[in-house]
Amino acid sequence: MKKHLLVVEDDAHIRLGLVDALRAEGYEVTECGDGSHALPLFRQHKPDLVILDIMLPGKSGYDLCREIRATKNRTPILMLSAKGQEIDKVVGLELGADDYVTKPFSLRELLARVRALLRRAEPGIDATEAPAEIAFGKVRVDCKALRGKRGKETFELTPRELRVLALLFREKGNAVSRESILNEVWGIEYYGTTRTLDQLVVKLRQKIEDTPGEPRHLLTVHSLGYRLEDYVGEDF
Amino acid sequence: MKKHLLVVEDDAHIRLGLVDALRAEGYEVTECGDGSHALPLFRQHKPDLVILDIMLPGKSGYDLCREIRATKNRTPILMLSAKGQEIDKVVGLELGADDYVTKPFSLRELLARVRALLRRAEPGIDATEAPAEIAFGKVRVDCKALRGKRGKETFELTPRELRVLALLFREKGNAVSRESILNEVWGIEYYGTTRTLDQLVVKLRQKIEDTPGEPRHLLTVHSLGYRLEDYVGEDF
DNA sequence: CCCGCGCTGACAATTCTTTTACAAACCCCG
DNA sequence: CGGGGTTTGTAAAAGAATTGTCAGCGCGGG
Repeated sequence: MKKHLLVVEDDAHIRLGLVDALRAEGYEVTECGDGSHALPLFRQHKPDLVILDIMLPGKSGYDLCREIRATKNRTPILMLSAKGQEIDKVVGLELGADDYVTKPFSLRELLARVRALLRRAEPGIDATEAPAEIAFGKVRVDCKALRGKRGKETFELTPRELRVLALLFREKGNAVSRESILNEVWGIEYYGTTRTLDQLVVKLRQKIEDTPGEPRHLLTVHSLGYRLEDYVGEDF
Repeated sequence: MKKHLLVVEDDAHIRLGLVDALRAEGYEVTECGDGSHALPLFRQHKPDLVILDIMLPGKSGYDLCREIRATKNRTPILMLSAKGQEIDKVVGLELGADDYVTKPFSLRELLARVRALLRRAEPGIDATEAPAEIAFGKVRVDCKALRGKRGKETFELTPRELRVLALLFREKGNAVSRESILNEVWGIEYYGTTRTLDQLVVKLRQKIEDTPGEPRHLLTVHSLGYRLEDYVGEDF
């Protein structure tokens, strides 16, 4: 299902660039250049995410954000602020925005944040915290203690290993791209090598697989990423 | 496939350093020292990424960036700006650059950002053209996992195979010309042998057909291309 | 100061893609 | 119906790209 976004930004150039980029990403976008029209549009379209500039004619982004939240609405809000503007208050509880980006920012970063917010808003999932326990095959992991068991063998996980494992576990059965993993576990602005992830996967396999060299759970999907399989009974 | 970059920077020292470093990383690099020559070069080479300085003789990086984007082109653009220059507008969306680095910058950082942009620009599958599931006959393919089943047999698909299959599935029942497939899956200007596609079709048939030598779903339309048939029960 | 974690570079192993080569199938035309 | 030129099927090999693995380095916490 295509996600629907509402972009509220008065500068026509910026708005257009933003809208174009988002549409190119496959989102459906409604745009708005005036603060006073934003709320009706919001109610009408019920977007999955709102991008709000702070400086707006008509009504400020601050106010809009507050008003949206006043209705107990949990739609993710991403604020755009110019350098030096007060963003401290924006994100916190006071206003209820979920994330912000200060200008200047890179498209890459903004798109990544949009993706992250949408994913976090996905029902049933809270990206911020892992489940209490991860279990598959004969592996059990206690996420709080950072330790697990494979049959009788116990092992420990580092925080990073756990996050990767939790992510794959959440997407159990689906291939997860390297890019997604890097974005979610390492952060949006990660510029390191992709070998880092392989390395971590090696470590994970040594812990959760009976035969690390021939994995049965943490499988690689060539040219894409990895996939966690609960149980592989029917092998080719 | 080697990535092709276009570097537009007037300072010969910086440009040379950049170009050398990028080539050492295995990229194919076209360089340009004058803003007015950049656009023709861009059109000619169709690089995978552009590195643009802002201050340029001939035509500014601002303008170049805008002009590239004006053609709806989504090629990643990395801007170089001297300290204190107005990057606000640059990266911000007004221009549509994807990322920026302010001079002086470390080579290491720049290379990392280039990697990141390229990584991001090459998605495994295009979400817009791939449905969640492809199903016909006794074949079902999970596009997210790049896996499928034919009856009880499971098989895996490579990204490219999936894209071809998705395309044919979209046009189910219609013949799709080789040229269309090559254009859509490989990219608009692909100059290789035509056999590449046949080869891929062979692989696909081995996976989705009960008797690959006598296909019932992925049929060839002589002198035209291929056609995907949902079910072929009534022969003649 | 030592140690574990995380990161990176180097190189090997694996998998995917393209090319090559030739056989088979097909179409047009007489 | 039977060439003769094309187009397609297939296997094998070459060529690329991706991934696995190891060793070493730096950093931060005992």
